[in-house]
Amino acid sequence: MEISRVAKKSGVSASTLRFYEEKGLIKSIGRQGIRRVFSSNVLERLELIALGRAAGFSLEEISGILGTDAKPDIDRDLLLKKANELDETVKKLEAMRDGLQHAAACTAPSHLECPRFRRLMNLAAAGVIEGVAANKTIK
Amino acid sequence: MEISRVAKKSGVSASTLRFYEEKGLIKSIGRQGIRRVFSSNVLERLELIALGRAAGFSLEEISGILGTDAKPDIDRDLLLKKANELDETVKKLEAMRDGLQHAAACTAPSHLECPRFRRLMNLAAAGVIEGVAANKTIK
DNA sequence: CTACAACTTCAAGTTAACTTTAAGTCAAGT
DNA sequence: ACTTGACTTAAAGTTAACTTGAAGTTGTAG
Repeated sequence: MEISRVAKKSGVSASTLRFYEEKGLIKSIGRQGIRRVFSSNVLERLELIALGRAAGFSLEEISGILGTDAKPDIDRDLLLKKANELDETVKKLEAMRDGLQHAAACTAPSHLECPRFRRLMNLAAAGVIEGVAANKTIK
Repeated sequence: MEISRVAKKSGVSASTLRFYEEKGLIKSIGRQGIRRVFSSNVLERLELIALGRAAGFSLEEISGILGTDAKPDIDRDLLLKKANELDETVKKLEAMRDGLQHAAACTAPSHLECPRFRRLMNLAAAGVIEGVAANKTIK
């Protein structure tokens, strides 16, 4: 596949594809003249990358998880660690979601004054500030 | 409270506090001479901001949600929209988490070749690429 | 075979969210 | 009175993740 075809199929722009290749996140299978040629399984790889991005991982973390080459042995401990991080994040997001939903329905004059909202937020916020930093640190 | 006290209590650096104030995310209650003075409820506000950041919101979005001033009427539709976005994100993260957990346990030679992993990832990835862009777009 | 759209590289520009630096202000302890 | 250390502003620097621009190359339709 040519780069434009990959771009269309994946929704990832050609410039981003070149950027990802430069970063080692994807690989072209070769060249036809000067032009890159991709195999179709780059699409799957791109989905995984998008998934990782959506999950809040940096490109560097993603390359750590997926492996930069066709590296078959992935660090299982790292994966579990990442899974646990995700689980933590999910809990926070759920609390946040509940908080937002309540805030939308609540008739208290200010959300910051609504006890239910505050309880939800406090639950969610417990350790969040450190958590944000911590999640970034566990590389 | 002086800025250093807020910084210590919140874990947010003084420079970030000034930056947040500049952006209208927090407010100092006044000045003593040239120095900012904060009321203790800025801490709560900072927790909410941290929570929002952890949930993947931009500072701009957060100020949209929390209100830049002591704006008591928040856009309820926006909150629900954000709650729904969060719910979508949660689903993706859960899928990712399950995928990672399986990958850690799976003995297939390559995760990309493991049918269970691929099924999980495909499930999770459905619409993710557009989703990432879409979530950014809904400002 | 020539025009041209689609590629290429490399460098520079962009945005978000901060941090760092430089230069100055001020309250307090010695 | 003077030094010190925590503050101040304004501007510039940083990093991630891209995008854009300039200048050159090439496969292919006419």
